[in-house]
Formats: sequence, structure tokens, C-alpha cells
Amino acid sequence: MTSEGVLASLRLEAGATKHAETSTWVAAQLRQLIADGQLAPGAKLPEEALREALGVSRNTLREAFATLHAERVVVRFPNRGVFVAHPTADDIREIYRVRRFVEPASLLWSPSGPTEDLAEIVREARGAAEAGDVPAMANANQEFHRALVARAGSERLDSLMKQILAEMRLVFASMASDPRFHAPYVEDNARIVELLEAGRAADAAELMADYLGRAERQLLAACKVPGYLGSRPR
Amino acid sequence: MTSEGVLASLRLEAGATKHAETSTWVAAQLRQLIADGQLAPGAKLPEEALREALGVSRNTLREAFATLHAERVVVRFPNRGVFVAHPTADDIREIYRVRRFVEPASLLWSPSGPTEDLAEIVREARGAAEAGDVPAMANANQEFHRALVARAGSERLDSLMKQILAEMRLVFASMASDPRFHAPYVEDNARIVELLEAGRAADAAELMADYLGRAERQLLAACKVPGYLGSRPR
DNA sequence: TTGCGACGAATTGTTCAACAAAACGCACCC
DNA sequence: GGGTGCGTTTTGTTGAACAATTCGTCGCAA
Repeated sequence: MTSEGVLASLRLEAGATKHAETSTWVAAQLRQLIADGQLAPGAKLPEEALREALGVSRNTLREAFATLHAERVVVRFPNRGVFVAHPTADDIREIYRVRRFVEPASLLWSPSGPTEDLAEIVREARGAAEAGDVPAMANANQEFHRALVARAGSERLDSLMKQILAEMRLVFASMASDPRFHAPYVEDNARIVELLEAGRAADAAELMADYLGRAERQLLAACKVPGYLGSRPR
Repeated sequence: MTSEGVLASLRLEAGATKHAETSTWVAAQLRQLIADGQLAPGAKLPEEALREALGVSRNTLREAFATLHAERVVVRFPNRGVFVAHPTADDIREIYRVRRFVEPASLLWSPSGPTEDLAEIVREARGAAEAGDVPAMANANQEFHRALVARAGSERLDSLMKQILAEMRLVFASMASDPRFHAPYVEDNARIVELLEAGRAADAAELMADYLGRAERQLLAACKVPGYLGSRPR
């Protein structure tokens, strides 16, 4: 995926769209490209090339950069430019620090509503696992955690979680992804739903905390192996 | 506090400062003015006037707006402009929804470190209360919650809490602030520190959840009285 | 008086062109 | 081979322009 290809596809899409609030639209486009992995972690986002590809002015593009920067999707080095965020080991620790607070809290203290949506996501993940469809399984796992936090009913926690999961995707994009990574967690998720349905929220929260600890250790270990793309760009 | 006065003081400060990254600096200035209550909730932020007062270009100002918008300090109505955020009753409910997750979680699951800083803040709050210094007491109370969440050691939760407290200041700025509002909570904070020191984190978390519920109800009730500034501008 | 539509003024959304300052790349020299 | 200096590129910021939208206000009719 040469950056040339990315720019070309952007050019295509840009022509076809009417934009009401351009900078918002631009931010969404870039967010999408990054989430899809078409713009890899650490990649530079040069103003001139993107401006041309998106067919917007540099000012509008820079406004979009400001939003993405606030979302931590993108990092800014003064006078050097904007880069796709590239999580370090410390970032991983930070991510899991947050998750170990938010996710068990959500299990414990969310208004106890129906768990059918969670069960459905688990079924999807199992299906994908059996079909050997790793991306679908990874997606379903992410969706599971998103749905879990959504139970809290807080817009702000939702968007925090969305950001965190976006950063998780960057983490996965940064390392040679072992297909077997996501598999064990499908069953953990299933168990969590069971506990929740049985009214054993405290046990579910404990399992979740444990599970997150395991995942963190696994990712940190993977950081140290050669497969992990070096630290900062340059 | 005429908006004229605000602009004049901005003009003064603008001249004296060297700005390395101007848009960041502009965002910080505005954030400060809003936090201080010099720009009231619902106030319009006209581009031309601010541009002139800050001595920056409209583009730079708009980039700062993008940052503040992402922080929810400021609201954008397309083609109408940017306004200081003006929390509604729903926003208050949302704020406390988040706080009831984050703060008890922080009490329960933060690495158990020294509580000396918390105790110190409680002493400050008591001092301010005795001196009848309401703003200082309100500040100390806010600082207490900030310090509590800081124990989690997560940069992201820190900034979430910082945003939440900023929005709380907007809530207080929106209503005729009863000086007696903050007082009872000083002693609750003290009790929480005691429980924490005694290793009774679960009790502390429970007290906190209860306390937050009380505060929310009180604020929601205050919303309904005439003192509260109407809903959205226009 | 009150309500309503229209017109002109002000403001926003977006683009373009320019320039200083900083970082980058590269040939050059020790 | 490893620093050094210089021209080139990119970023940070400004200023001006213009279409689109909203705002304010005036006049008119019920």
C-alpha cells in the first residue's frame, strides 16, 4: 500500500461527494483511512499531498488535523508535521489502565438491562472464529467491549471507549498480528455474558479485570519482539 | 463584565507574549477565560472581534476553535458561529453519570498510595469554609476530585476528569450560585479520606456514589428555578 | 398595534496566495 | 567516514477574497 495508492483512492472519493461542513468531512475521511489501516501508524500526513487529494484548502485540512489531534488519532511534531499515532509500550499500558477502570465499572454499575445484544455479538465472534475469519473475529471482540461500555448510557464514556478501541486498532496495526491472539477472548466474553445474565456482576467484573490484565501482558510481550515496528518515525 | 472588558484585557496580554505555536496558545487563552467565568456560558465568540483582540489571523483562531470544540468547551452552530458551551439538565445528568463511574472506580481500584495530598486539600477546603471564602472552597472541592482520579495514574482519565470539571464550572456559572452549595461536601470529602486511610475503599466508593447522587439531584433541582439561565441561545 | 415578508448588512465557511521559520536532503570538506 | 554548510521543501501563520447563510430592520398590510 504505497501512499500513492491511498492518495489516488482519496481523489476519487473526493470528487463524488458534496460536503456541508468540509473540515468535519475531511476528519472523518482520514479517521476512516487510519482505522482501516490504509494509513499505517507512524505514517506522515503531508499537507500539500492530502490537500490536493482531498480537494480542500490547506486551512480546512489543518482544522481537520486539530480535531484528529484532540482525538489522539494523530500526533503533531511542531514544524515537522502530522503523523498517524504510533502507540508505544507506554501507550499500551495507559490504554489498559483506562480499560481496567471503565470496563469492570461498566459491568458493576450499569443499569441492568437486556444482555441480548452482547450475546448476539458473542455468537458472531464464535461464527467468525469457526470460519477462520480473523478480522471479523477481532471486530466482534472490539464491538463486544464497545457494547459493554455502551450499557452505561453515557455519551462521553462511549466516545472515550471509541477512542481507546481506535488506538487499539493502531496497536494491532503496529505489530505482526498473530491470528491466534483474539481467539481465547471470545470464550471469556461468552463467560462474562453468562455471569451478567446470572446476576453475578461482581464476578463478571473480576473476570474482566483479569482478562484485561492477560491481554495487556500479551501485547507488551509482543512489543518486545522484532515484529513490532520501531519506535517513533525517523 | 462587558464583553468589551474581556476583549481589552486580551489585547493587553496578546502584545506581551511570544507565541511558538499560536493556535495552541489561543486555545489556552480562551479556555482560561471560560474557566474563569469571564466568558459566560452561552456567550458568542465572534471571529472578527476575537481575531482582533488576540492579534492572530482568523484561520489560526478557527484552528483553536476546532480544538476547543473537540474538548466540548465550546459549541458550534453551523453558519451561526461558536458559543461557550451552556450545560443543560441533560448535560448535568451526563456529567454525573460519568462521575459515578470514574470516581468510585478510582477509589476502589487505584494503586493504594499516600493520601497525604488528599488530606491536605481537605484542610484547605475547611480553611476556606471557615474564612467564608466560597470560591476557594469550591476550588478545593474540585481539586479534591481531580486529585482522587489522578491516583489512577492515567493521563487519559485525568484529562477526562479535567474536562468534566471544566463543564462543572460552566454549570455553576450558569446558575445563581448558592454559597451554601459546596459546604456540606467538604465533610464528605474528609470522611472519604478517612475511609481510604483505614483501608475501607469499598465504603469510600459507596459514600462517593451516594454523595454524587445527592449533588446531582441538588443541581437538577436548581436548574428548574428561575435563577438558571434559559436554554440555548436564541 | 401586531404580524409578516423583503431587502441590505454582518458573519461564517471556505479558498487562495504569500512569506518567515524550521526541518530536511545532499554535496562538500576535513 | 563523519561532521558541516547551503539550498530546497514543508510547516506555521497571515491577509485578503468571495459565496452562502443568518441577522436586523424597515415597510407594509391586517
